[in-house]
Amino acid sequence: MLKVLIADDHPLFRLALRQAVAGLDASARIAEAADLDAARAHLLEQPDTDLVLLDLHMPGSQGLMGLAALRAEYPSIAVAMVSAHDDPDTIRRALAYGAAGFIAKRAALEDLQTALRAILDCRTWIPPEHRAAVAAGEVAADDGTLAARLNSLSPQQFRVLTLVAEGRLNKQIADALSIQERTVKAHVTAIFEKLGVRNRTQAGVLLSTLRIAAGEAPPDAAAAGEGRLPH
Amino acid sequence: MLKVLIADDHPLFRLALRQAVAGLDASARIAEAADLDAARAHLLEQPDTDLVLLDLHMPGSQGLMGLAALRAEYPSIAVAMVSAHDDPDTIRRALAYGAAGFIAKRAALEDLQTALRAILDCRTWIPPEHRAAVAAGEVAADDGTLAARLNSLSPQQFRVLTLVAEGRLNKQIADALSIQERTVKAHVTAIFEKLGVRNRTQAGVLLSTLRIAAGEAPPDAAAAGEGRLPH
DNA sequence: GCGGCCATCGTACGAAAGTCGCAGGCCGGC
DNA sequence: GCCGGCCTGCGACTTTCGTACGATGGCCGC
Repeated sequence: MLKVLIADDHPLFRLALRQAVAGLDASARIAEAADLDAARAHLLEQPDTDLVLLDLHMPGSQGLMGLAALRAEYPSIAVAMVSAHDDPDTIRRALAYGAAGFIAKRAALEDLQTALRAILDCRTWIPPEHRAAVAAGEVAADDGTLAARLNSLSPQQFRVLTLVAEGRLNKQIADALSIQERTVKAHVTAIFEKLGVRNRTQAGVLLSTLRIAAGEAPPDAAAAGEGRLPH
Repeated sequence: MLKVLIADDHPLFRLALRQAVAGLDASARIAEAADLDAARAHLLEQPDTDLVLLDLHMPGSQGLMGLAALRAEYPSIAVAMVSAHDDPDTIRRALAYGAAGFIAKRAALEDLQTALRAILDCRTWIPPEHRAAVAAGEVAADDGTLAARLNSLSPQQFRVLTLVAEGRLNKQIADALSIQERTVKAHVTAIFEKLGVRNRTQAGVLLSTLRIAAGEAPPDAAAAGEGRLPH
């Protein structure tokens, strides 16, 4: 039986996605999560979920952060990105980090279902209007290697890395994960090795490249004149 | 006499900007720099430069990094951003970090000159087609406070911060700036205070938010089919 | 089964990081 | 002109990091 998790902080859009999935497979079991923690909690209980539809911007997961986190923790679960911010570069990066597809939020219901069908059929999906552009540019070299390196981290190592990037002390990380500080150090050293960095600051900065500058202001409101502030 | 520095890694576009400036003021003294270090070196010798035209993406300065660096080091010099990647959010952030204006690379020569005229007249310039959108959204709250905090750093502190964010050791920073390690530590502590963080990792991650995911793949090449890799 | 990777812990040590107080110089306000 | 504030620069001390030598058990694919 198809099990899908919809992770999006926008209730209305969750509804839309739910309809799309239900329309494809009425027997599908569909769960929802409004933030990354909720999504992870759900996957903990339902590790046999088939597909996660993950918004690019939601609490606890700016940009590709959530994608990388889920891929690290549940390598076997397919994750498709869903976003309004769909430039070729972002799509390319998402795929490099193991996304099963990229669904544009502006898509119509039937397009959405086409995309879902493709992804459930194990074909990576890209919005048709972006295929050319995505294929044109390669993944930036350093971003590709970064993706490979992050994917080489074990789940636990990735958790440690996220906490390191938050600026936590080894001791605090140990408490958070209920392990000894000594073990945290071992993980940290292993992470440095895999990421090719020399200290935790570089590791944190490296991970932070997964964030993507948020997009889009609502297209409304009146015009603004030129300012007159002296420089 | 008008003194302008054009900082862009694309020679052709430097030429175009040079023409635009020269067309406005034939007596202007125009310098060029292909990367941020060259730009800073030039400003060191010509601190009375009136305006810097800074590309959003160039070696040594991804995103708003260079803007913040120049603003920190030469608060009195106007810096206008020049970029192809001109979404409202980016423009808003650039202004929050003290940009004197935002010039779209796709603009025609006369539009470019209009923009330059406005900026030299101490009016902040925004591409007309984006004024509404820029005014519509506010700067994200945390981004605004980050801008304020970064602006409160002294030039030397900002230099230290950039080196910290590169993962350098205090000793290395001391050598690079020709000061004592102890002094570096004092700066680092002051930086923590101003940024509201507790250690260098958080500081580095914070600074890294100035980077902006690069944009644009060249609009060419053939279409790409759907992949067929299993998840 | 065996090599491989993963996760977990022990001990110890050198090297960083981060905190304490202190002082000269420059600038703007009172 | 004097004062306060900020930037800059400096010694000694505590905590944390990072790495060195380890070791054990579990899981998985060849």
